[in-house]
Amino acid sequence: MIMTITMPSIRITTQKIKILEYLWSVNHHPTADEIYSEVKKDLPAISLATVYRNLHSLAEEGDIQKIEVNKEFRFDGDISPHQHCVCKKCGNISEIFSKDIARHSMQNAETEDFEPHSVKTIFHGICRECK
Amino acid sequence: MIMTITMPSIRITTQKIKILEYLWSVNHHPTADEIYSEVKKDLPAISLATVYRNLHSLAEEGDIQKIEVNKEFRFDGDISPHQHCVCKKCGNISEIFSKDIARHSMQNAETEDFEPHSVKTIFHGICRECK
DNA sequence: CTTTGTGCAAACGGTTTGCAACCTA
DNA sequence: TAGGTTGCAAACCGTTTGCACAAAG
Repeated sequence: MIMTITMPSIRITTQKIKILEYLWSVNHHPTADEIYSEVKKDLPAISLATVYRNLHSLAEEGDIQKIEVNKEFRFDGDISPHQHCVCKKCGNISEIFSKDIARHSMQNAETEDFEPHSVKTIFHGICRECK
Repeated sequence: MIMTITMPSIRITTQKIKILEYLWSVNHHPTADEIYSEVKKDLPAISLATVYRNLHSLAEEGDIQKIEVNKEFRFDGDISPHQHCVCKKCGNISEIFSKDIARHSMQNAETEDFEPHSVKTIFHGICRECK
């Protein structure tokens, strides 16, 4: 008896490529809806559901980062470890690229009760423009 | 001409008190819905909307903490600075009380582009029971 | 040719809101 | 008694899902 193990292969589609390219081209943290309307300019037939499905799988694969702010997901094409700064006034999200913060937090989080795999550090405050 | 400045006064209601007491009595991080059904045992007529409104104002006043995990808010009666650990498997939330993590993060976050007021540090990993 | 991904539209689920009645201060 | 608060039900809105068709490998 021959047993074949088939692994669920992931396909590369035009939609997924366009979404990724858009996220790479941009220097802020768009919502799914914003990604949808931008990619729609190139791919008029694309649906919101497809955008969501791709964003989900891309995040699962670790190709993009998913940030949750105010009941809404935002997406980041930059997967290097960094922290986010949310402005209380305008809602804008900027970044801090500190290896120290992540490392220090992780080191101090290790206990016998919990095994940390990753940290998310989000600062709330006021951005330069709103100050 | 006499000008009177009326400040919007906040009232203390039975509902608000019960919600606060429940949050203080509990050592986990309930959802609005869980708070609702618990408080409902004492106050059968209370509505979910009231729970949400009170949780919102309590969080605004700084009397409780609001944590956002998986598109859902969770509430914490403990307002001392601490970090949260979310288990990837069971979804349970535990805590770490490290003054160091918050302090170190804040110190490293200060730039000319952003003025941090608070940090939220969330670890994702595996809890003791799921290990 | 098989199997994963897509578009559409309807469903979902946590949260918010409008409004009249109610209750604090 | 004034105006903040409540209960109810309906609206909201970002996200997910079922299904038949399209397209990638």
